[in-house]
Amino acid sequence: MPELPEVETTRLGVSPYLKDAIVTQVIIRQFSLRWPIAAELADILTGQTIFQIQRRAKYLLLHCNSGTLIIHLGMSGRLRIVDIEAGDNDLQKHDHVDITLDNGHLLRYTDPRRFGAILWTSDPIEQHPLLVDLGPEPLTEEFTADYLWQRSQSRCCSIKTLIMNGKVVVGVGNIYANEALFLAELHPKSAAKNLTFKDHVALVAAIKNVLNKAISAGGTTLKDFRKSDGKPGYFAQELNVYGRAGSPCPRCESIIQHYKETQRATFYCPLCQPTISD
DNA sequence: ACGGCCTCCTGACGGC
DNA sequence: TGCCGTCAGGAGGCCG
Repeated sequence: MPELPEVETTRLGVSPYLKDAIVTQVIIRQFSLRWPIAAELADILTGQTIFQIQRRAKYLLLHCNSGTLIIHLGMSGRLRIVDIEAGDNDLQKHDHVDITLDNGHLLRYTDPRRFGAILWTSDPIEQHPLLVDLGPEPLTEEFTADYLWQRSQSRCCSIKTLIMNGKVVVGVGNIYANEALFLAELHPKSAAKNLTFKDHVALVAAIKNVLNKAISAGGTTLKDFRKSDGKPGYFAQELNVYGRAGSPCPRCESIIQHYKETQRATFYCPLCQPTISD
C-alpha cells in the first residue's frame, strides 16, 4: 500500500500517540526484514522518549533522546495503534514488532512480505546512507519545473523512470507515476530529455496534484485509523489509468493500454498520452 | 554516472 | 477443490 500519501497518512495517524511518549517495552517477533532488525534494538529503544515523528521520502523517522528509529513499510507494511489491554487479542499473523508506550497504547508493525525495514541510528539522520542521496520532496517548493527540467537534460531514461528515481524526486511510486503522466498527457515511455519545458511544468503540477489529492483521501480513512486495518482502495475510485488496462479512458474513452516499464506495470491512454518521437 | 535487471517475501487471483 | 503460474504499491545492489 504505501506510497507517499499512505506513509504521510500513517504519520498523521500515529503521531498523536507517539509524540512525547516513553517506550516501556519492545517486542520483536520477527527479526528478518529487508535488513535484520538489530538484536540490541529493544534494549536501545526502551526508556527513550519519542520527541517528533517526521517523514522523509517513504521513511518514517521517530526522533528519540539518543538517536532515530527509521521505519520503512516496503510493499506491504502497516503500522497501527493498539490499546495495550487489547494487544494480545488483536495480534495477527505478520505482526512483527510491538513498541509499547507509557500512555496505554502500543505501535504495532505488520509486514507480510517483509520488504520493509526498522533501523536505529544515533548518527545525524540526514547523513544516513539511506537518506543522504535522496532528491527533494515533491510537495515542497524545491520541486519545480525548472529543477525537473534541469535533471532531465542529461538523461536517456524514460520520463516514468525519471520521476520514480528517488535521487531525482522522492515518494513518487508506481501508481502515482502512472496517474501523474496521465494528468500531464505524457506518454510514460517518452525520453525525458525530449520533453519540452512546458511538459515539465504540466508534469510537476500533476505530481503535486495527484499526491495532494491522495493525501486528502487518506485523511478520510484516518477517522477509523485505530479500527481494523484501514482497508486500501479509498483512492482507487479516483484512479484514471492505474490497473485499468482494457477499460475506457475516463477522458476520451479510448482503451487504456498496458505494458511493463523496467519491470513495473505501466498504463496509459493512447490518445491522451501520445508517443513522443525521438 | 547511468540504466536495466534481479532480488528479498507472502498472498491473491485466474486458469486448468 | 487444488495446484501452479503470475503478479503486486519498493528500492538497494550488482553488472555491463
